Amino acid sequence: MTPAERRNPRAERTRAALIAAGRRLFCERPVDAVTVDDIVQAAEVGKGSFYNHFTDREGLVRAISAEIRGRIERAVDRANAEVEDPARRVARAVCTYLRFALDEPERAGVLVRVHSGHTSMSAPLNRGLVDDVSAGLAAGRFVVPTLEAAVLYVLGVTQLALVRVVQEPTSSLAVSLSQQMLSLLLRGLGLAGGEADQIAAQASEEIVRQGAYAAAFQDPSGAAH
Amino acid sequence: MTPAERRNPRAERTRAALIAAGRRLFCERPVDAVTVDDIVQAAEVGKGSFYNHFTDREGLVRAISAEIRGRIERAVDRANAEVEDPARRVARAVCTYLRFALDEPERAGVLVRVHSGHTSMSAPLNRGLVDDVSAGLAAGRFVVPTLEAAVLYVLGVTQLALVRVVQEPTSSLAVSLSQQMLSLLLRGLGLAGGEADQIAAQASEEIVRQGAYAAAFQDPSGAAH
DNA sequence: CCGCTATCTGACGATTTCGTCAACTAAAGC
DNA sequence: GCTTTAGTTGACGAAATCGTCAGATAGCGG
Repeated sequence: MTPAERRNPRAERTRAALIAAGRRLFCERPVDAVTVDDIVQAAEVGKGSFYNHFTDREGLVRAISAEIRGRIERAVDRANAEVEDPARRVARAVCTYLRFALDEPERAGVLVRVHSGHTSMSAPLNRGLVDDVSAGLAAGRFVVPTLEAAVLYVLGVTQLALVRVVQEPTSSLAVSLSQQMLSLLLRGLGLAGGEADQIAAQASEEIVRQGAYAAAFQDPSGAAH
Repeated sequence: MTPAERRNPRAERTRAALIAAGRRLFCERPVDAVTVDDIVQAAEVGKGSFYNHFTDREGLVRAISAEIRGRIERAVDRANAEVEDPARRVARAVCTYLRFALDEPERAGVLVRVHSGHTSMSAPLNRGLVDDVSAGLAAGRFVVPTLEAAVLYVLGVTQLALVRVVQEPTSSLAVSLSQQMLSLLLRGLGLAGGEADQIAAQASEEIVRQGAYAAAFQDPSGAAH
């Protein structure tokens, strides 16, 4: 039984309202600029209720952050479920991130703000990335100096692309950015220019077909909506 | 006459103490977690003095941030003063950043923390980078889809490398990181693998010779020390 | 040595934010 | 309908932080 079911439905509604309000506020200004009073007012619940569900504001931030990271992780897993080629997996992971910024700008905004962005943004992408880059190395598709450098390299490019899309969340920007930055990225990993361009174009075209990645964000496994 | 000279020396000492204390504190924890009382206590000056020099805490942050960005800009300019080749200029700019993290970990730490890192970190590197990438395109050395994508790409890689070195500021890490990530980066920009490796190795070897870049941070032009 | 100006000082009132608690309410079981 | 348990509420005291101001001080010009 999931956490959602083992709670009193009333408590669950309150908790969800607090999380939704927190997400809205943390997206529009820095975490430290949001007070507990702001949150309970936006959620339309009493202040005491806040402390029933979270020990303090950090607790809420952690809960929101964990939910977001879980969603991205699942989305990347699903987008890559049947893809074997490491280069295509990396490309799809990057595109999933950018699609995420379009489909869920509020969550992406929180991700960019929380904890200087860096660690919390890296974590979910980093998870599968190490495996994919290792596989690419083993398969001889990637020619990179070290695993750590290659992973940092992909993370760096992806993070800045995400930040850019969060700042200006238009579909055309995400498509062109993902295509162009992916192409640079894949060439850096050792793919020939032609192949890099081709994979980048393929992956980023899928971004424009909302259905392809939107499905990956749908969430049958009982996380908050 | 510079700002330093047109002030009463006593006032200048106070101001410098406040800036130094702020830098120390902003480096070790988030800006919002540092109070004005913390700062004046660390600087060993009265609280009223703080408000003689800055309108509020943000004013101090702005002053510190501007000083840091100025230092990096000048350092990059100096490191690239006699270098013409766009690929080598980009490589040296990246290396200057990493050397900066080693030579001035406190300032680099502030840079990473202030304003989610992104904009304030990008600005100084971004300045010359647009020109260098444009030049590289014009000279046929770079093969990139668009200028914006290429600049974001370089910024993304550099930022994450800087963050990594700030987290663990050892010379060997910076050298290996800069060499490896630079190699990936240059290949992404269209250079052949052999040439990318060669330029990366050259630029990053200069990092280990402290003198080469340390000189670039020395500051004859009268900014705060 | 005197006075004048620029600067420094730290105690203070105002304001904000926090986390608690005793009273209140809703829903489930008997 | 009564009891019990879980959950909610908002007023409240404690604590932190802010920015100010009247008085103290330093150092310079004369």
